[in-house]
Amino acid sequence: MPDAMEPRYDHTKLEGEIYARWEKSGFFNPDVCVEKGVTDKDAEPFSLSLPPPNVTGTLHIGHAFEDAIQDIMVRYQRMRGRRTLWVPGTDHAAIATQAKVEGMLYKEEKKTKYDLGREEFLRRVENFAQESHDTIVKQVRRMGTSLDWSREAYTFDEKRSFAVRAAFEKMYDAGLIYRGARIVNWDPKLKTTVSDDEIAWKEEPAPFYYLKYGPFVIATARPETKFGDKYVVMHPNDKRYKKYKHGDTLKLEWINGSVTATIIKDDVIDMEFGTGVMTITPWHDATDFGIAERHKLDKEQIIDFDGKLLPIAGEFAGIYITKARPLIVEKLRAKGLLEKVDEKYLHRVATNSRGGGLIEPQIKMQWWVDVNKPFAMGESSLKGIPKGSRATLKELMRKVVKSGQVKIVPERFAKIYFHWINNLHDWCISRQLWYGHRIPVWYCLACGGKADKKMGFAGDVVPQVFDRKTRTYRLRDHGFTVGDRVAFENSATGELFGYGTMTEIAKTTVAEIDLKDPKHWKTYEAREQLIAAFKRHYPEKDIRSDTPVWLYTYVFDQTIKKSDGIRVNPEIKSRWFLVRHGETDSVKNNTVDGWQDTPLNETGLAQAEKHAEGMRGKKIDLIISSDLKRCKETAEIFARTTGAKIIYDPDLRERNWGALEGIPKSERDLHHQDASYSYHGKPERGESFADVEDRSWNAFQKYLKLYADKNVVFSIHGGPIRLIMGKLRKWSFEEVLRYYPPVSEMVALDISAPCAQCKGEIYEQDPDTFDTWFSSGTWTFSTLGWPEKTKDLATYHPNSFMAPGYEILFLWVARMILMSGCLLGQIPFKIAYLHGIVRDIEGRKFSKSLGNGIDPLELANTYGADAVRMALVVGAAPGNDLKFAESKVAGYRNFATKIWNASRFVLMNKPASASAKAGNLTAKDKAHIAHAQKMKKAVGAHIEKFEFHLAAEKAYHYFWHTFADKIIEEYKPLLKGDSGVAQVRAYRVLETILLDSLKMLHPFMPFVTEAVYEKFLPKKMLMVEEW
RNA sequence: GCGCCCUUAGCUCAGUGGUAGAGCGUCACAUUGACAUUGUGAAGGCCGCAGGCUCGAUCCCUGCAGGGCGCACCA
Repeated sequence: MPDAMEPRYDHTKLEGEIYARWEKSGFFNPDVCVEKGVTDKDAEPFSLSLPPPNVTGTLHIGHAFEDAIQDIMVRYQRMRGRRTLWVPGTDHAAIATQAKVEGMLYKEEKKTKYDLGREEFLRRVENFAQESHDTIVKQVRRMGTSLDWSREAYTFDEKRSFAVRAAFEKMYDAGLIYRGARIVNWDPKLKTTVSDDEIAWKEEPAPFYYLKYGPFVIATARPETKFGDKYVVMHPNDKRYKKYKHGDTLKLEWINGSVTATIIKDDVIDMEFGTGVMTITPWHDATDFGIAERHKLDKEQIIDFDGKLLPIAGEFAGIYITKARPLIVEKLRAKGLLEKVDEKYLHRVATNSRGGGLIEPQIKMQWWVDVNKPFAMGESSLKGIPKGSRATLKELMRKVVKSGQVKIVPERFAKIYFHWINNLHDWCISRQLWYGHRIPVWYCLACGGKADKKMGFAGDVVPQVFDRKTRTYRLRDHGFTVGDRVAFENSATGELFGYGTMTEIAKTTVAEIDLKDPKHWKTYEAREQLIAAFKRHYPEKDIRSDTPVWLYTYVFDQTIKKSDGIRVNPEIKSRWFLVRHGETDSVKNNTVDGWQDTPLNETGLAQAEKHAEGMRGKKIDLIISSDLKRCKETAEIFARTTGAKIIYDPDLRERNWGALEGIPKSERDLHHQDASYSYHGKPERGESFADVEDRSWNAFQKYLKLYADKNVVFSIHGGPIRLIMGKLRKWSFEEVLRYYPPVSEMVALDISAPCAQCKGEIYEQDPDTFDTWFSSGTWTFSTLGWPEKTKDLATYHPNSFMAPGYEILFLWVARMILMSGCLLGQIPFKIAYLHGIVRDIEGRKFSKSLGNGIDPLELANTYGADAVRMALVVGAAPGNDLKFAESKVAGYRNFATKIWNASRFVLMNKPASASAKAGNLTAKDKAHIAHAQKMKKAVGAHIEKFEFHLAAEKAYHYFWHTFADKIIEEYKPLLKGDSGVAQVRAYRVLETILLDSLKMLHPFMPFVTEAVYEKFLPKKMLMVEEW
């Protein structure tokens, strides 16, 4: 007797067993298929990469949908005999993951990431990601996906990280990546930049203020940005303002006093809008930035990176903009500058779609991918862009789709894609996040890759030599001449800001210098300095208050030369860490502690342990420590973890404060200022800063000569650290005093080959990380081993098929095309099948906040994964959203039962003897069988045309309403009849059709079909049967 | 502003230059059946509106209305 079938199909039991059997068979791996002879070794390859789910997420209905589509294609192609590879993996999703862990950290421990420090925070993220990974991978399996798990990848694993670094280097060398200060989307909440495509726009009703700006009326929804506005812009053809000429200046009363405004004519202005006149805020608005760039106007920061107003806002400085706005409006009203308010205005507000805050445009030094710069194509199989030709990334992205080499399904998305390319700007790829691929750029610590001449500006970039806070200094000793290459940095933070070439332009007057200075600045002095500078350059001219002043300006130069002390992927000889000892009671009580031999207290011991934890895996060879007790104890703790030897060196001791040891710091600072704040000042019986710098720097240099190839940890004091850092960075003594070595972090120094510019050997890596889409852009080929020339890469790239959701067409699909195109000269995939969004029955997206979530796993447990897959596929046309209801799943659960029962009926009638005579098939028998084969073919044709919904429906109908309802009924009398031969014949016909039907249903409902198939052919596996 | 799409049965949606389709729902009847998850049948549609091309339009074209979405340099 054949195996009997249970009266009911029990998916809960069978689906798990069957998946385990598939995995054990190894047939998910095309190499095994070839090895075991189920696939021809020369068979045409068919490949795809799973859009990697976020490692910290859980499987939602959208994944289930996406995975079902791909699995249908994969199973079909595998059964068709192709060497089919579907690569699984997960995504580290930098910003989303970091935000999630930050959220948990705050909720559970009331801590921020800064409390933990970068290292410790990243360890937490990694742990969380690892746990989470196991969950989601299990969930992906649950849906029946036939992924080759032996090739599983992670966007943040070693191989993928290597690929990302290689990608950056290659694009940098090709001139496609540059560093430059440009306007960015800044998220003050997550404290990072965000790319244009990650912005979500919201429309909000907001009051629209009409303000009197001298003779003009300007309209704005954001009065808080207007403090620095000194350019008033109008259309050149606007007759109303004909009497104002470009470059004219006029004095007028503004928020915090009198200002001089300059007339600018630009045709970006819409004469119809508002009053046809506007003032500009180039630092905080992309349009205004564009105008300022075109006309070489000043740019000034009004809002800081926390979202608070800067000193330029006068009495409003330090206030968050949302709070300041009504106050500012009140002041404007009081001064009579508020003309009217339009309450019904709809304002478009940018928000960070990754759960961040309100976007505030800022100018910031970032890394960019230039989409408009032609580059030389290397090896290329791209149509229309042969090897050696030149193209821009925009052209590349456009051409491969236009030529049909990459086909976007459904086609209408190609139009959207082109439209997007037309409006595309350079892609900002750096993020100020901790979790993610670190940008593989190292800066020489001494010269920072900066140009020879350095320029500091208190308020970030103010393109003139003339700086608001330190202008006198600037004008006295700048020593620049036109054409000099200079670096600009924020003198408060030391942040490198931009590179440029000095030029000169005339656009202000001596008088203006007075007028625009708030009282507390040394206006008179500044003016005198300016005049002096002017005289130096134009000795023959008279100076009057209305004399135009030629100020130095620079033009941004957005590329950086490698020789400028910037290294991409350098070979790091060794890593050195400067660690400050932990807390002592003196530190805690704020008393002076120099050579006193105080031990660590409990907190201090814990801090040392935490650092030691961070040293695991860093292969520390040597510990060099001050011989004072607090450092000694710290070093010993490090030694326990790392096993490294300790060298004690009294030259690395803290400053000897002599007579001042043990007194409160406040007293020291107040009564011994010379010792506290001057370089050479010396307390009685103690040392000066100069003395300490001398001995500790010499010691450091000595060790650098001895141990440049070893990984070294310095367990030392705050004093030597800041002095050594000061020497390394060539700081002034004032800068040294401003720097406090962090207790929560180790200062990491990387030793590499000497800098071409200044011979320094010590580098530090860019602290920023990549936009997560920069790494996901490499997904189709980094998963196959690129940049190595692997067999997988040669065989399976480009991918045959890719099935992401249309919502990531720009974020991901376009970026894969870009990166694959410029790095490999290949398309990433032949087909981009874009699926829609699964929505609830009211058409809303599923979301946690709405509480309308449907858990696909719960559904799979209730109805079976097969039913869930069918419910998702049927009725989902390419690119269309799918409204989804549980009742649909129930319907397909019924279908699974139908398959089981119909098969069970056929099996019940199986002849006892395999050799039982069936007689000849009748014409009708043959017609039924032929029809079934025709249907199978039709189903296959639909799949090949990406009409999965039609394919599924066709297979469904055939089985239920033709095979079960008609054919089985037709043959029932024969089966029940007296003729043994006819019985056998009837069985043979039904079995033939059934097995074919199972094949055509298998891609859609793999579990139940596999379960049934083996009842008939116990030695076979339907998954690899021939279609 | 530029662009893409949708409007078909009560609901959710397919679809085609020639009599209009599915699932769910509704109604009637049948059912100790391989099927408690079944079967047979029925009702239900000026295929958004108005023009045009065509022998023929739900489908192609134009316009309009309503809805959705993408992009943008909407002060």
